[in-house]
Order: sequence, then structure tokens, then C-alpha cells
Amino acid sequence: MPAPTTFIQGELKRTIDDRFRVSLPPEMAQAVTDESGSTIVTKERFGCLSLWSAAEWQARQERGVDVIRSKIEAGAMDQRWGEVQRLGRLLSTRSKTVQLANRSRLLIPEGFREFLGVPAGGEIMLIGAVICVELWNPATWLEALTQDMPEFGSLFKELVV
Amino acid sequence: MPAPTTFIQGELKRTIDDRFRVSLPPEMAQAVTDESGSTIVTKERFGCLSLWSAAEWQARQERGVDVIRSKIEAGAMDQRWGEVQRLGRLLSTRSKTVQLANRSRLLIPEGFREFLGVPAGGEIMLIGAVICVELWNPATWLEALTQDMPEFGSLFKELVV
DNA sequence: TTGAATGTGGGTTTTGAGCCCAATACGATG
DNA sequence: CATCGTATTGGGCTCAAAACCCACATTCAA
Repeated sequence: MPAPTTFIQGELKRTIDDRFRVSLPPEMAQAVTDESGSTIVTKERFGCLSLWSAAEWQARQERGVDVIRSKIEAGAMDQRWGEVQRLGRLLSTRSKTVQLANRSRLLIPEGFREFLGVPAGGEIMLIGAVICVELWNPATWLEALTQDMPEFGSLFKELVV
Repeated sequence: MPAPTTFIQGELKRTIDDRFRVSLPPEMAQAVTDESGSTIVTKERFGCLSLWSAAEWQARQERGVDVIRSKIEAGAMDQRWGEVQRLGRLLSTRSKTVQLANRSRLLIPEGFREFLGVPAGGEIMLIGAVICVELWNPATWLEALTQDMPEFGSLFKELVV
């Protein structure tokens, strides 16, 4: 997998327009778009979506998917179709490939809107999470913050040291 | 068995028309149709039907049947004729061969409609589950998701490793 | 044979995504 | 302080696809 090209950072508020479009600041847009112009949207947890450069994401995920594909071809899955089916189902809901209009505006796809839980015209938080960009429902963001913030110190130490 | 030609993916909402027809997006339709134009519909669990390329389905099923046949021949089933018979019954009610109109429109067969539990004019979720396409009653889908999603990580690991 | 119910094949309408452009806000710079 | 460039937002237009609707064919039963 190619190492992330940039360290995505920043926190800002944006509004979703009536057509469920969000404009991303140029740095973020650029960071989550690959050469072919594709971006991956994934459901993270209720109230939070994340954006990834398609190339990077696929590198990560396709490695796994390729393994499964070759196992299927080799017949190694014959006893486990049910599980393959179940995993496939989850893969399908979890992520979707999109293109940003004008290389900067995201249309939140059907199915991800309810998950984010922000109505048309509502506000969201845009968070740079180093390796991806996250879209948060402001209420969920606040919760997560108050809950995670106390751990910041120890987490920082843990990852740095 | 022929390996699946494509990795069926995607999640979308569709409505059933007043005659219990659903139009499938081209990729999905193509993926569940074999050269002779046949598709298999199966009852998966209440609130869920699935679609398979007929050729693949039959290949898979025959393999299972072969196992049973050889067990029968070996005398391993002598005490279990009742069960074999019951299995046979289930196999025949469980699935049905259909043709998609215009290579894309599915008529949900009589007997499968109640099983899906969506009325004419209602909505369904179409899910790509890698090796098949599933039709879900939206309510059931939501339940299944909230239940299965947490297992995603471990399931993924299990199948990939 | 006829009529109702069901399947089938178009047509039309409507919705929404993609694309583009205009108006505004904002910031930087001379 | 004026001006220019860039970012953001809103809206209009177009096209494709989904939903809806109707007309015809087929089947089955009375």
C-alpha cells in the first residue's frame, strides 16, 4: 500500500445544502482523491462517515478481497458460502466509490445520508483524521470528543513512543 | 463449478411495482443471469430473497447433492431417510428458476412474495453479496445490519487469513 | 367462450445526479 | 484602502434512469 501522501489535518464546520452536497476545502479534497478522481465514502459509526483516497483504500481492502476471490476459485470456500455471503453484504453497505464534483464538492450518496443523521441544510463537522477525512454529525462529534478527549494524552504517548 | 465472474457489490433502494416487478441495475442483472438467460430465486430467510446465476447455483447444489448421494450409497443414510426426504422437499420449495424480462426486470414469483413480506408498491433493498444479489425487506435488513455489522472485523479476518 | 386475473411490453412523467456558471464572501497583496 | 484571485454557495439546465401507467397477451376457470 502506498503511504499516505499527506497528513490530513484540520477541523471545520460546513453546511450540507438542500441537495446533500458538501464542499470540501481544497487540501482535504485533494487528499482524498486519487489520480482517477475517485474517492471512497465509508460508514464508520452512526453519525460519522469517512472519506479516503480510492487508490489507498482499495489497496488496503482489495488485498483482502483478492484473497477471498482466489479462495473461492480454489474451492476453499465450499463449506463457507454463508459467511462469504454475509461478509459481501457488509462490504456492500459499508462503502461506496464516488467522484467529487469540480474536484471539491461531495454529494453524500443515498443510504449514507440517514447514517450520518444530518438533514438537508444541516451542519456537519469536517475533521482531518490524518489518514482520512471524517464527516461528523455535530452532536455525535461532541459526544465522541468528551468521551475521547481524556484519553488523548495516553493515546498520544502510546502511538508516539 | 465455474468461479463467479464478478464480485457483485452495491446497496440500493428500489420499489416493487403494482405487479410485483423490480427492475435491477444492469450489472446486477447481468451477474445473476447465465448464458441461457436463467436466474434462480431462493428463499433465504423471512424478509430476504436471493438471486443467483442459474448455472452457478446448479453446479453448487449438485455438489452438495453428490455428497448426500454418496453417503446414501455408502449406507450412511439408512437411518435417516426421513431427513433426506425432508431436505428434498425443502430444496424444491426453496428455489425457483425465472427469466428476467428485458434482461433486467424481475417478477417476484407467487409464493416468494409473502416470504419477502413487502406489499405491491412497497420498497426493498437490493444488496450485492459477492456471489449473489439479495432482496431485503427494509425492516429486516436494518435488523440484520445492526446485528452483523459489529462482527465485520472478525469475519473479515477469519475469511482472509 | 367469455371474463377475470396475471404476465409482458412499451410509453410517459418525474426525480435526481452531473455539469456549469454566476453571485458572494473572504483574504491576500500591492 | 482598492483590487484581484480564490473559495464557497446557490441555482439553472440537461440527461438518464426509475417510477408510474396503460394497453395488450396469455392463462385458467367458470
